[in-house]
Amino acid sequence: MTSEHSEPPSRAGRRPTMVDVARLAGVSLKTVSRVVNGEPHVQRAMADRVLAAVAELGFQRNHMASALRAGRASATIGLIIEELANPFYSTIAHVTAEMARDRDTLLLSASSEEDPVREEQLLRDLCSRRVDGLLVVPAGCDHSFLNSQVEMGIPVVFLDRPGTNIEADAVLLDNRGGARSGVRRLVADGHRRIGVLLDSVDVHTMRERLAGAQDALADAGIGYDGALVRSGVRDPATAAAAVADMLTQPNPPTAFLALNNRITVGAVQELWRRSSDAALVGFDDFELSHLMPRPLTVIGYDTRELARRAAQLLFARIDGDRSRPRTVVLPTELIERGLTAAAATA
Amino acid sequence: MTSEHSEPPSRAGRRPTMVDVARLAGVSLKTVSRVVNGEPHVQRAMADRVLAAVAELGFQRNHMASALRAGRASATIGLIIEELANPFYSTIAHVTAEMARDRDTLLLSASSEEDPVREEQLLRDLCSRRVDGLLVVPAGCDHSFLNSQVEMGIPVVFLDRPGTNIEADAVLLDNRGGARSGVRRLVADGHRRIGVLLDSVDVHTMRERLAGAQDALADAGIGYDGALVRSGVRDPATAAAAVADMLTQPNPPTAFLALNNRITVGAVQELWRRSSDAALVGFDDFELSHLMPRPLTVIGYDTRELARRAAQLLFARIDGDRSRPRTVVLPTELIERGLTAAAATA
DNA sequence: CTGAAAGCGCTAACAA
DNA sequence: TTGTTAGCGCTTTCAG
Repeated sequence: MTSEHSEPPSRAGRRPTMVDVARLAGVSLKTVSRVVNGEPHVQRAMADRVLAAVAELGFQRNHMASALRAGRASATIGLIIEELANPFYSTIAHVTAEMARDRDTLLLSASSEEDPVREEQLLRDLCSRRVDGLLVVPAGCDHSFLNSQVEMGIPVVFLDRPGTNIEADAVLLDNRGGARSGVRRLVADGHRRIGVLLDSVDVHTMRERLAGAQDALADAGIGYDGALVRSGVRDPATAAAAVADMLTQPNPPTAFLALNNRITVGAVQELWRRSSDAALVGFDDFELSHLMPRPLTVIGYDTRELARRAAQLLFARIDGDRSRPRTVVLPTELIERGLTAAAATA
Repeated sequence: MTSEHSEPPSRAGRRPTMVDVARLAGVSLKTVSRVVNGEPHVQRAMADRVLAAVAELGFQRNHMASALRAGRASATIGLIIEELANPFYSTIAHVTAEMARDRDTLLLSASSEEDPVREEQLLRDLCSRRVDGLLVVPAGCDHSFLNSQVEMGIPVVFLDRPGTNIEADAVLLDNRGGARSGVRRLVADGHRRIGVLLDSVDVHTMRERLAGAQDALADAGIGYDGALVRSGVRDPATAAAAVADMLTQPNPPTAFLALNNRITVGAVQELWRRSSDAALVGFDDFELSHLMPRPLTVIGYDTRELARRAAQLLFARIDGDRSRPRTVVLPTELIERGLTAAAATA
């Protein structure tokens, strides 16, 4: 009754190989290879016998052996991102996986968790698996170890942040310009005390965005106030806490700039909870941003395009493009959804 | 000046092999293998020479060749989901990738796009790459072709929906019970005309959820009205259109049940746009649901636990567990955030 | 402790 | 058109 005892007398776990198929079909190994790979110049009768044997044995070509012998790569590309569960990264993963599939290539993805050591381990692992190419949102501060890999045929394209100590393609966003236009908007609405919330200044995008914010403040002749900048904001909860804390200080900010989408979410929550009328501009748009309890002005960009361009560059390299590394910078856009103006009376 | 001309006289693209390392270090191939694999019983002096040669050549073991010869699998697990960009699936991908990493295993993920043909292609591709195991959110209606793979050592665990024509582990949600409790709540609030929006009845989860909704209606003695059920709702835009359409019919629903998170988003948007006071219960919680313009009652569950349990089952199988296939059903929970009651005067 | 030889499953040359 | 042979890069005997 149970499946343990009713199995057919199968070839006890051992996978059939082309040799097994050849033996059963009464042909040579090479003929099997030809049929399995769809090469022409095989007689119908033979091909049919081979196909029958393949079906009977449940044969499936060993991709590893095939790639090894043919000296081909693995029909796989590696993707290193910060965290797959984050919508920004999962969009990137999805777009690149789709583009890879058009080339019968699969996506091996791994999260660095923003840890340089782990990133390097993963990258080395991917190289030892002989991926065709690497797409990396870098967390580390030194990618020189990838130089030899690039030389030996594994191209690398960086995404969202440039690589360090390596000349490689990169597709980036205009982070600085985006943050600048966001702050410019707040300033135009009369804000002079703008709280800035960011993850870590170790992250390239955060540095750029912070610099952009400072550009706009400088443009407006507003002096820098360290009390208005909070770094180390890793998640919505921390962001909420930071907002709460800043609002309860003397001379609190009248507006906030959240430098990524996780931070934005936390800030929205806290402002809403306190019924605060402080203005908020967030970096990164997200699907439901227009449904937030307070309409949200965001600095948006096209994540799919970011991934698309990076994948295009990578595939061009895989196909032999040896031109000089390019850096592509994609524009950002201020998406105004009202309510940046507020009681700017401080 | 450009990097094209200043490169060191590298070994022109050819990757160094263990033979190259052995030659340079003046030892045998086997000694290199021993050192590279950290086997004991190698003299310090020799090991050091090997390591030096490895570093000088930038040698990195070819994982494919190693796995092939050793008869091991690829230290890879395959994950088939519907669409990686969907938060539900990207959470699953993330959790499984993390658990895999604890075993030095990488995740090969691909989206079936809900297409059975494509699903089978991807599954076959993954098998031919000799993944250690397969995690599948099935879209297809026949997985019998996987039976031989399971027999030959590639275990399969189904996630969210059971496989068909195959006896394999599955980790599911209590979809029927969840939908039932959602509708029961609406009925308790006085609703008798409840619009139900679902993707396709070809999808197992949708059938179950619809059945649960009908259970609750039957429990309440409310007759079935086909006009109140809309299937083929694939995305938020379609959901919005369906809501709009149903609300403009004579005798419109006073409440809606959205059978997945994409549909919920579309419904929220449309109800909000029209300032409708129709009640809404959504299947699947999502991060920002509590910040929606109308507090949202949802049928929630623990996606991470779903993935965790599935991965645990898979790894147990990979490690040799030959016990009978299990089906685990995880509970759902009605998360009430008010406002299900509305003008139930129809 | 070290090395020579065989061979994992497959494909690229060649020969028949 | 088909088959034979060699060998991809590595690990596994098993002999020194």
